Amino acid sequence: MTAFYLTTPIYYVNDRPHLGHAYTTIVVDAMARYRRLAGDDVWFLTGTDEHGDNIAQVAARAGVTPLELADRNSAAFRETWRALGIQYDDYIRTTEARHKEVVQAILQKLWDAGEIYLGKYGGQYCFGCERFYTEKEIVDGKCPDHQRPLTYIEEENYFFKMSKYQSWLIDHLERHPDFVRPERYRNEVLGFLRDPLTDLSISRPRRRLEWGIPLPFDDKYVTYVWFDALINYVSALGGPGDPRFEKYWPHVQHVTAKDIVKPHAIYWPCMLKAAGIPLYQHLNVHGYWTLGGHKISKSVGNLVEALALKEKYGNDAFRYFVLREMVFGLDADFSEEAFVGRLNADLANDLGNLVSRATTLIVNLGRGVVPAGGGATAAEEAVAAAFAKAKADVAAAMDEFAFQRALASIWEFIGVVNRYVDATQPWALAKDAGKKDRLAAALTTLAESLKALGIVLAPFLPDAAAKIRAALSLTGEPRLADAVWGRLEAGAPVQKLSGLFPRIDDKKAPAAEAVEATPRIKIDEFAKVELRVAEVIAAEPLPKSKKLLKLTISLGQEQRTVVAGIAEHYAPAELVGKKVVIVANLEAAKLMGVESNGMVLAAAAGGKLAVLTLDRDLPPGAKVT
RNA sequence: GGCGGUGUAGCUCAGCGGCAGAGCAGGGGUCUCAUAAGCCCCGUGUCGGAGGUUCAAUUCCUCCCACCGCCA
Repeated sequence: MTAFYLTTPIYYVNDRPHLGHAYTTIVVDAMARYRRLAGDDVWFLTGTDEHGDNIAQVAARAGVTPLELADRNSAAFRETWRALGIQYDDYIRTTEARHKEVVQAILQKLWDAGEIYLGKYGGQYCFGCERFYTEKEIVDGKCPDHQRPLTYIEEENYFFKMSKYQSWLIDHLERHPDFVRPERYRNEVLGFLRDPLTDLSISRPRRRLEWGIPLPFDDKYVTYVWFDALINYVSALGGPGDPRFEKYWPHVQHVTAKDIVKPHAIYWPCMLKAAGIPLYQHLNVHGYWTLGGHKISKSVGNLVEALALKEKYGNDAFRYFVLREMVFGLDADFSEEAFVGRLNADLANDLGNLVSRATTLIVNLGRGVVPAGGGATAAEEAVAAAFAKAKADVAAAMDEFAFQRALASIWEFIGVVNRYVDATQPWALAKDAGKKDRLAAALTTLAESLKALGIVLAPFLPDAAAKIRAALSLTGEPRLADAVWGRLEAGAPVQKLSGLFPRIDDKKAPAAEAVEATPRIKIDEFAKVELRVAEVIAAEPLPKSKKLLKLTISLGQEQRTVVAGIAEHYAPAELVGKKVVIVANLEAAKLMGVESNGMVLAAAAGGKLAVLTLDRDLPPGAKVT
């Protein structure tokens, strides 16, 4: 049994979860499940990064403490992972005491060892933003935010002596070609290292930034960004000396998107080396998702849209799509059209249909139980051999984080089994009393194949794989070691399993509607829409209408009647007292004889509907901008 | 501006010195166990352009064009 320690980056709580975060986390989840399936001892860590300027500023604007903001957004990530069925072992937050302790211990160790020094940092500073700007951010010598002249100031900060590790790091990358992979990112790192490496500024004075971990040797400063964030990988295991750390750290692999390669591939190894901690095994880097060709992995909306597809087509289909469609390391495009294409071609036609036809054959021709033996001929042996090959190919692909290749290998095997059914024609064998042995051999092969799929698919399609195993009366946790021929119990009941992945009729699925971006508009176009907070005073159904409710709303000074098409989703009583958002300057319209002066905003997806409300109280009439 | 990558069938991509490949989409056929699914058959594409090395180049070299990434 090998130990494995797999990490996602800790996500910055300034942001809400988006499709990029979801992909990273699904990748690690699939890998963790695969390793557990293979019998390895896995520790899967994710979490949130919660300190820094940005959080402090956003929290101040929102009128909450930084920790309140962090609590709220950290919970949003947790909730997303719950919805996606992510099985992590630990969830670390950089605001936790266990993290701060390890960060301070490492800082102290480096300070004592002379790896950190107090130096001067000078730059163009904006007193409005309370931050430095780099040359390329400066517009006409002024702060891009405040349009105010900048001041050159110098301040003292602590620096980590990173520069001294440059040649050591180049050497390490050359000795370990897959330290950073895929290769394109290793080349980028080596390219970066052709220029001199500078020392790393690791502190900010507390008079400018209070929201961080104080330096143990100078509490006038807090540590800045990477010395806080990267150390989570160590602190989550309790730090050097902790039994959990000693067990898992030697087998650590990080996974990240390409935007933070530099901190992970350069700062982090240098930090580890300086702290006397062994380096990680591999940094696995993936690309960005685009949406309809546009780079919007930073945008928040895309996960909402992507999750709508998960709701619509299922979690397994969602996992399959992202793992199969993206060549690990490269960018890929997310669209409902591509999603439905994969779902129909791979999941419905190939896998779902195979499961359906095979279970039906066993139930109808084999009296609903796993048959006993039957002599295997070359045809049966070829199927078993094809699986052995697929299993080995999956193992090789997973070693390299090549999820797309792992899945392609399994689908090659599915093709073999589909062809085996056609070639063997069990329904014809059943009509010939002299071919009972051949029929038994065929049905056994099908049962063995389904069992193999029910195991090897488990990391990628956890729900579907469980259904396949259940159809064969297989109980207990799946184990890769059991995915071999000859261990099925003859006589075990088999159930028909159809509709595992129903085909999507493309004509009914409006092409990419859910994810296609509408044309961008100018802010003044949006400004034409007057949105206001309204309190629902009264609500009653409109006679003879299934969908419409007549609402009396208050805008503070004025009351109005608004007709809303939400009767199928809300009972009148549950709306009264709610603060909703309406379009206040909509032309009046008569609906079922009632004049409506405004429109209640609601979001709809996958047949569900939710009225927009406020997550904090404001008086009716408040303008929405 | 420097470094690097990519450009191959309608789409996504593999191949990387010896007669151009896969999946999807599309067309035709066929079976009936199955989810109008499966299976079989069907691809002459200036392998971005030009030049060079070679008996032979999509594959190596040079230049050019386009797109992308990293760095500045």
